[in-house]
Amino acid sequence: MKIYNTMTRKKEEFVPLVPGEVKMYSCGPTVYNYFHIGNARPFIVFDILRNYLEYRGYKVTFVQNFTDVDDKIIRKAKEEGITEKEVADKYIEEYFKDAEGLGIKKADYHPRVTELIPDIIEVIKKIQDRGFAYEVDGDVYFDTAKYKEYGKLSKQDMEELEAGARIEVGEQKKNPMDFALWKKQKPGEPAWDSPWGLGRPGWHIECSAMAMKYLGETIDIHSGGQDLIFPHHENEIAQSEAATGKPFARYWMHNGFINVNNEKMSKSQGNFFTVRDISESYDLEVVRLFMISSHYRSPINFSKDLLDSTKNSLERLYIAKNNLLHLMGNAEDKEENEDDRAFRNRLLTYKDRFIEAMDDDLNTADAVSVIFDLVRDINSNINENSPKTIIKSAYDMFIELTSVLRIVNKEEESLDDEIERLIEERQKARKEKNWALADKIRDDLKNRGIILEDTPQGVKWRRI
RNA sequence: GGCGACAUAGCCAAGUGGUAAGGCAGAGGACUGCAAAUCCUUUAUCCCCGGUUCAAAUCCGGGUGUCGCCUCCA
Repeated sequence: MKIYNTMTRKKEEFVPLVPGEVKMYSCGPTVYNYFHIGNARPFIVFDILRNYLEYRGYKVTFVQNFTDVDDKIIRKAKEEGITEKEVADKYIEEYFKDAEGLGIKKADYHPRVTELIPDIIEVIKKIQDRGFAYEVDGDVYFDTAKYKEYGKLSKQDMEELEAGARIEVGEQKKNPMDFALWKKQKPGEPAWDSPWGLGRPGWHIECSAMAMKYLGETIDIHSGGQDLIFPHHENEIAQSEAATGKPFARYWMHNGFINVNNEKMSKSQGNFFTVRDISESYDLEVVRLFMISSHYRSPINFSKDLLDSTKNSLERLYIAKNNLLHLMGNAEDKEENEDDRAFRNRLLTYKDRFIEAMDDDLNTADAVSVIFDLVRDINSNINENSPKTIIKSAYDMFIELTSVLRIVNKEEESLDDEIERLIEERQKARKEKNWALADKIRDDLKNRGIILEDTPQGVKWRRI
């Protein structure tokens, strides 16, 4: 598999440190609110990466953190008159609800900053012992001047960065680019005891400490949004490599942004849609398919119209799946003929093409198009006369490929008795060529959200 | 100023040297009692100008336009 590595700005062949195993870390949310679909993009994309690597036989260990101490959480807690922990607990719970709707599996570890304070302190001590950090009156800063490779990920040199850097009031940095590893407690803020007195970790150090704790000193893949390249990931590299003297991450992956009217969607700009809001009008699976219909590094525009279009696409996939289930339920066992055998051979080519697309830096858009090609082939060549074995093979391939992307997952629901009765009544009317009654029942059901289709094997139904 | 991304049909979107995947929407046809679904047909001077090449959406140079990071941010 090839992965575009932000560090080298090239697609590189992916070779894990330990053959057959992948250690990956993805920056998770700061839990002070529902997350928006811009936040959702990396969650979905890297969930698919993880799933795909597992599909290809790797043993993957995946870590995604929750930032549960931070200025915004502290502010939110004050506003609502509750503790920081209560804010974090609530939005972690809500995160999992939305993530589940989006088809995102849980990571192997979801560490929280507040649970790893001792580990974080240990890492800071190591950095300090090795001479890459200094303390000023209860604050501990990373000394960027000591770390010669600072800027290697974002390709910035120190002078340029310093020109744009800002120093907050009250900070006592030696160098504008230095950043806090440990922040001295301010009145009313949560704090933990440390060798430097009461305080809390800086933002960047948590990811270094967590990756190290769960994955080791050198990890395979580190991922997040493009806006994290600088300063967050740059700082993570500096801290981690200062602490261990070893390379931190071998592959850096960054997803592009979601825009609204071509402007970046962000909480600070207020032009965002939360996943929770969207879930009231759309099945979140639509959002998942929307996200993976373009390459993860490209910017994408978001709008309700695009979601509607994606919704119709997804419908096509569901119809194909349910068709196959319907056919399988009624199919006969019989010999496969020459066309069937040709079809069976073709099935494997879709899998090959799918893998080829995914191997090319996770080209999910291309992978999805392979699934649509497969669907067309199925719709053209599989019907009520096909042998059960061939229908089953088509179905299995469809499920295999869609499962990697974790789309078209939902099971068909059952109908309530009254609707079953109406369908039977309509069938009776149709037999008697009472088209008026038959059409009336069909229209009524449509108004209730159920579409009927008459097929050679009886009536099929689906929800709108 | 530094670093970077993007520009392909009405809309979305793959494709990084051999002459344009896929989806949505639209039109026509087949099928159907009528539908629905499905299938078939149909819609692109690949932002502009040069250059390299037998051959460029794809490489190089120069434009134009849009956006992002450099400050909390996926």
